[in-house]
Amino acid sequence: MANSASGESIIGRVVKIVSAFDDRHPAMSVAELGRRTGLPVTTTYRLVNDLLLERLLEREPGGDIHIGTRMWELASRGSKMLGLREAALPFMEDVQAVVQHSTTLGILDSDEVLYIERLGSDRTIVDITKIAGRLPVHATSSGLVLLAHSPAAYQDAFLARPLTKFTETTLTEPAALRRHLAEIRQRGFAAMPGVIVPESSGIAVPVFGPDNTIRAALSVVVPRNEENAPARVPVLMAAARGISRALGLARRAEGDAPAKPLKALFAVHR
Amino acid sequence: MANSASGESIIGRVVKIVSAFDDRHPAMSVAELGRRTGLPVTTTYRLVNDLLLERLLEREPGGDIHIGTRMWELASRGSKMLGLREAALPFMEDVQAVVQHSTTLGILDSDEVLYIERLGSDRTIVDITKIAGRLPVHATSSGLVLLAHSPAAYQDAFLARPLTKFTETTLTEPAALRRHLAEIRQRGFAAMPGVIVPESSGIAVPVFGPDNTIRAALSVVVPRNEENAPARVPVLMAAARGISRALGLARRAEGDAPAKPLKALFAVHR
DNA sequence: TGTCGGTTCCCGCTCAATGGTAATCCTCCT
DNA sequence: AGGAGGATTACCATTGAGCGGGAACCGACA
Repeated sequence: MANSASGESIIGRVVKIVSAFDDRHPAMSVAELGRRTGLPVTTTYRLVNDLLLERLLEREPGGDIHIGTRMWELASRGSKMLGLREAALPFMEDVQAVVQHSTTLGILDSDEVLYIERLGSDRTIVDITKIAGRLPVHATSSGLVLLAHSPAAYQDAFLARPLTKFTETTLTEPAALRRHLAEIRQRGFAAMPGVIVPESSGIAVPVFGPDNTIRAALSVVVPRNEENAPARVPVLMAAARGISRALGLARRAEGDAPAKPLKALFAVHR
Repeated sequence: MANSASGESIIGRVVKIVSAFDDRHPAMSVAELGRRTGLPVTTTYRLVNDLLLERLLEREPGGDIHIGTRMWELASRGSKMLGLREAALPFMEDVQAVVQHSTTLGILDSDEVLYIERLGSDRTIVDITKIAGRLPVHATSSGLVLLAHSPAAYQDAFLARPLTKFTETTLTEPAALRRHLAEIRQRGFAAMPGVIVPESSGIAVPVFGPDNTIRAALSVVVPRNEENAPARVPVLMAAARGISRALGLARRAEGDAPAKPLKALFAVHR
């Protein structure tokens, strides 16, 4: 579906263009955009112009292009992300205030962890999570929690793929991972000695929705050598329950089906 | 630029489709989407399919369509919105904790106020602001603050247009508005008795960037009958200065030009 | 003055996008 | 069961929007 020589559709090319921007490259010239996307020069200019007209991109005084306000607005307005984020934010603040290290909220998307909110702190050591950033599932505490509570079919499919070993401690063999996931379900949390950045380690707990399926993972990043890391867990769990409750209330307020009681929330399922 | 009978480009139609979703309609069938956008049925199905392939839209179990996670991710990743929001959030939390009513952060976009962050509260009375929501400039305290510190040329253009009168107290005549804007610049804040919702009223202060141009408006919504509304102003101003400083630091950290001192920050300019 | 990179303009080719019609698949309702 | 009404998929002839190479233009820098 495309007029293009390369066989891409317009939409695909637009995605390419928008994808060229990230926190490291928030603005660039059209020519550079063309280079980064690999699109023909003329085509890049034409598409960028169309996107400028719709205000999905914006041109700044210098001539450089950056993602437009409209794009953010459209993406946010109808997104379910906002609901989850808004429900979670107050609880995340509480956690952040107590733990004093950065607190993140992540979801499972395209076999990766996508962080949708993050509260940093000055004390935060090394923490590579960014809002709208991605990290591998099997190498993060958030990812393991999300995976542990996902449907069996999904887990099987995930574990069937080869996994990259980031450090010595990264689990990559299906059997070992399965055992670890079971442990996570039993304990109710995942603790990961910094897999990507060795100095820090993460602790994550699951956040369930009104239908008792997993929605997100709430996690904190603490220094690795900290001895009382498990002491953080109760705070996280309490916060996670709070978020679940808030999600239920939000749904009920919309005149939706009444939320089920949260009794069996932390029960092991699968 | 369009193959379509109506003369729209694909991109324009995609925007139409995405725009059909809002917090009141977060998901719908493709047929309904076609009706809401006014696009031909077949075309709607084809475009939606393309968008599903790119994961800009997602299909939920029931078959309904909603905005995809990818859309939010792409829009957020390269957006300057995140920087502003992240710099502002801690200060907004402080304000929210003290004032006990909902705190919002808005920017000027397409001659309207676009709210990019909002911290609500249970005590919050009536507050129609929503994240990614829009309100008219001349009828909100945020809008007036933003307008008051905008370039003269922009103000002139804005005031040249006819303005809708929402209630008795809405200022719509250019002369009166100009006087009001001057007052806002002098006082350093804008106070608006609820123009759209009569029971509440808003107080807003400007947030400046490192280059001393206005970036956003920080505001709170308080009950209208509250006598000590102006007492909220100092808290807001302090927070706004904090945000400005955070913005400057963020830029400097990127190895950018060093930020100017914030001395003349609240000076009247124009 | 000349070079170089970014940007705009021009233009003929062509196939992707279009959108009507019709068939199919649902889910309710009778 | 039957069938009415809506949503979704399948089919297909038509055509102009999208394509992209090339050249001209512009502005910065040496």
